[in-house]
Amino acid sequence: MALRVYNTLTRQKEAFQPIEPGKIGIYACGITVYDLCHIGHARSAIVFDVISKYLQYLGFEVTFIKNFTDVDDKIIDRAHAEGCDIKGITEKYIEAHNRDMDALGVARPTIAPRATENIEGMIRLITTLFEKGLAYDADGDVYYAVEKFKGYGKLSGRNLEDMLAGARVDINEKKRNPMDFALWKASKEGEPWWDSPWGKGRPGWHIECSVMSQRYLGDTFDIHGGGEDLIFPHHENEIAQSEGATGKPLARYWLHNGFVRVNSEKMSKSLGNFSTIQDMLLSYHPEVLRLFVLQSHYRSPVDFSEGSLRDARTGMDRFYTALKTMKDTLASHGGAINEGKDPLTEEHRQVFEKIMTLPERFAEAMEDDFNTAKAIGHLYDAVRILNSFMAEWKNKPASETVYVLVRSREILLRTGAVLGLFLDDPDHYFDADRNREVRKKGLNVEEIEGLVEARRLARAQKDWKKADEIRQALVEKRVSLKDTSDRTVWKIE
RNA sequence: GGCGGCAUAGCCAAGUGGCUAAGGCAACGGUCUGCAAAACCGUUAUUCACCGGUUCGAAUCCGGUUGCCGCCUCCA
Repeated sequence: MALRVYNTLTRQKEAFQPIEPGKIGIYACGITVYDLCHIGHARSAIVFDVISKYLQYLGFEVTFIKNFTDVDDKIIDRAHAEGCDIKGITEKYIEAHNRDMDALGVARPTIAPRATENIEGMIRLITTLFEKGLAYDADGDVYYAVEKFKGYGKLSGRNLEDMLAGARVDINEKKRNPMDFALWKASKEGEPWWDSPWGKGRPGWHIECSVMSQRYLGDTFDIHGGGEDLIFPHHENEIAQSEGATGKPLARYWLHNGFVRVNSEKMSKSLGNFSTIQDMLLSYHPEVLRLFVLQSHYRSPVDFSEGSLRDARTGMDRFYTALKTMKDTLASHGGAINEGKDPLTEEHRQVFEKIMTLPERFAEAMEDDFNTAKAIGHLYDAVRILNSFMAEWKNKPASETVYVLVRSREILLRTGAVLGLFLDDPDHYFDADRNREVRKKGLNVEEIEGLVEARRLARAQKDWKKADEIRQALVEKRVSLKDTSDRTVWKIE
């Protein structure tokens, strides 16, 4: 294994070495729970899910921590707007988030801690920062004195002078340096608060991650991840807090995923150009979303559009068509597996050997900074080889054929599973896809099936003209037909 | 203004010094099919935004130009 990862801290790919052999700790910044998750959140979640799954596939025991920020200005605003307390908001959106992630096939983290469950730890950490001379109290607000931390700016690649030059920070007379950031905020009227040595208040945004990562993963852990917008200020500030307190590096490798864009602009709440995961799942199979995300490298920006999702759907259909053909071929030949006792024919052996190289090529792509796009290219290669093989052999049952298909399918499914793909049953995949499309386009299933049956009768009587007219009528409803030896299946384009 | 990233075929997208520039979508031709669809076979970038440089050799390294994007404020 020669895993190499791009480390934002050093701006280059590095050989990956876990701190403790066989074990890996990952901390990924979660979301602030005040609204539904959109495709951008989905990308980040899918990327780190795949990283975690791949590391487990390599045999590592992975501890994956992803937090919920459940106290913050936006949550408070939302609670005021809806006339409830913050828990009324956070519970609702944590639940929605979990539903979305489950639907996307994103594994639940080992632990999903919440900021509000870690207030004591934050107070302890802030106290330590006071002791180190890195924090100061200003009328109940507590700030971090960035000038006192010599490494400030090392992650984002800038220094304090650069930051001040273009600073767009609020003028705040309480701060000694405009770049100082809040560790603790005095609560205003109507805001949630906790008691602290500095009065009633609530935590600043960054302190929670320093506390929770240390609590569950220790002073120094392997991988810290998040969207690239978190590099500054959030992750920079986490480093200042954690390393300022412990004197040890916070994380060995910093991984950041690129954004989802819409018309070349960042997808975000503030621009209002977002699509929620919930909405997308009404129109597409979750694995289509995963394929869409994983077809680009995780650090590149990816442009979201209806067209690019349709393309991903077509690609996913290609995979499931192959899996369906394999399933049907095996079902029709049930049982007779040649367990390698009889020698394979030359053609069988050649196909089998090509498929056997898939895990190796897959690993080669993945260990180069998780190159899922390349890995998917290898999956398509395997599918083409298998389709070709089946086209040649499916009507000539042979125990070697069954053997090759059974083993090949295992390999395909095992590698696909690392990406969270091919987990559905092919028949279920196509049924669900058809149901989604029918609902979306408001089509009438009985009417379609009636036409399909009418065409079947016409074909049985070799009335090709009538059969083609019916098919043309269906095509106008975007229904496409596929005649197999015993029946006709239809799908929506 | 400061810092950083990107530019590869009609579209999406791998590739970061050296075999014929992955793969997907789309298109076209062929096989199969009553005809289609799916599948398979074949075709589609002598060229990697542009200009210059380094090198025996560059899409890949260096300098410049143009265009796009991100961060510097909450943000995955």
